[in-house]
Amino acid sequence: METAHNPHLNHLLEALLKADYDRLFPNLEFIEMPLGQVLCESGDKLKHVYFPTTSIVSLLYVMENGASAEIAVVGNEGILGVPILLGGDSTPSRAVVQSAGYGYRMKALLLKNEFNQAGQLQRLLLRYTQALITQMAQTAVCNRHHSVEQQLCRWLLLSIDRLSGNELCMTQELIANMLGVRREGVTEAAGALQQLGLINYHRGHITVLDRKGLEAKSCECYQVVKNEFDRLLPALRV
Amino acid sequence: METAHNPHLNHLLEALLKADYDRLFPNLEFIEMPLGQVLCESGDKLKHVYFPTTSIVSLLYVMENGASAEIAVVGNEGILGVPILLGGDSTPSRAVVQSAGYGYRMKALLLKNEFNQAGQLQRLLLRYTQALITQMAQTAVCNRHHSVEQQLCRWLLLSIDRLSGNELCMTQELIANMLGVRREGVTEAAGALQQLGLINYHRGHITVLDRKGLEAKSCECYQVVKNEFDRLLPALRV
DNA sequence: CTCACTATGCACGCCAGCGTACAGACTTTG
DNA sequence: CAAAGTCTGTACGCTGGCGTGCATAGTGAG
Repeated sequence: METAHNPHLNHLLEALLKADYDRLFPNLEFIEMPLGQVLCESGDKLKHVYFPTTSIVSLLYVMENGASAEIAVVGNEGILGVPILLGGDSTPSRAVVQSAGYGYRMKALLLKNEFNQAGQLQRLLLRYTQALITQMAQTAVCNRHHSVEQQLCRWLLLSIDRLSGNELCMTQELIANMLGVRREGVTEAAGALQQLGLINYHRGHITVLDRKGLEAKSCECYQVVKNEFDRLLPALRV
Repeated sequence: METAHNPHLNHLLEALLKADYDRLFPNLEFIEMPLGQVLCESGDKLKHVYFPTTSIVSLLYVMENGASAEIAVVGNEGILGVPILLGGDSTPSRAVVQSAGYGYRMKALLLKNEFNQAGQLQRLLLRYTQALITQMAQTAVCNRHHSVEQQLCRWLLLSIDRLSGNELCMTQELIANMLGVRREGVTEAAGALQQLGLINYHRGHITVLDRKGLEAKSCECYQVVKNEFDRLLPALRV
């Protein structure tokens, strides 16, 4: 999908008008985002918004009994902090760095002010919001109807789309938390995919060998989400 | 929750500034919304937005194989047509009248123009959008982790919150489609709830007898969604 | 009153995914 | 190089929900 992996590239920022980008740029802080970092706890007021570049952030719900489920994922195509824009400031979900890397952050209030100018920046971010909604809705459907193996395929595809290479650093335990299933379920599904030569798995390093094959094994949910992102945000296509 | 059941009441409209409301009012068309009416097919461009008053509208995803799942529900607390505001115009979901009643509709473009004025109306609708997002996210989690019986409780509570009385007209078959489960699963769960004296079920007429009891049987998802609606849209509290 | 229809109830076998327990393989640390 | 820790693989019984097929009971039309 992408070509060279520019560690400073966030597609949403790139899609801004030059004037907007230039005004925002001095307020952007380039930061490291280590694996497992919690950017936002459930119910917390966000102080910053984040534009991942080489990192991936998961939005997850953690339930009273400790069970969890990922509801959406944000990478270099998006922004973390939509609730700021919508006016609620917080959400009941937690934001965790799922794949270590870098990104920009800026003060939430600054972006909120820009957003309230109701210009191209607002329109862009609202379209991104709709894409995010699609992802959540599709996750709901997928959770209801599809097997662990199908969901794993969807998840792998969504993840590598947001990275440059075809490799992910991620233990099966972590993936299980994201999908809200048992670790053993992931082991089994990943084993099957490896058997088929679609992926290579070794102690926290997954390499996707056959992207097309994965897409074929995946449920329709991946394509639906991808198509909506492409439709809503054509500017982001590389 | 509500007192008298005013068939012309939509809380979101009521929460508008008087000036905004007066400007919108002449463009509102009061319409009947019969059970099963499809207000919007997956991928269609919405021509109108809808403000239900006594009706309830389901947002559902229908999959390639025909299986379906509800991702959110809109009643007199909300609006159908968020994608118009966000700029995507359509979504991959279908909108179906789940409980017959009445509502207002207006030309989508008119509301879009009002929205783009970036005033109180926009802020209100964006907060509603966030509440809707919360509902979708919670549905995703609920689909993953909770039993049919728990989900039925959540669904019943969300539905009667959007109506005046404690009665719903809804066959088990329809509920099963909403929840994305087998009809027999609903039969079983509803039977159990009836056994406990929480509801009364008779050929498409459900009466909630013990609201507190239902809340106790329900998963946490109902309260999370309700709390977020109350937090984000305090103006809507009756 | 009868017939067709619709809504609900019930029973059976089946399977995906869960909970649990444990073993082996690889990695890091001292 | 040994020990401790981490990650992955395997096994087993259990259960919730599925698919299927069919029986009963209300309901409405003629």
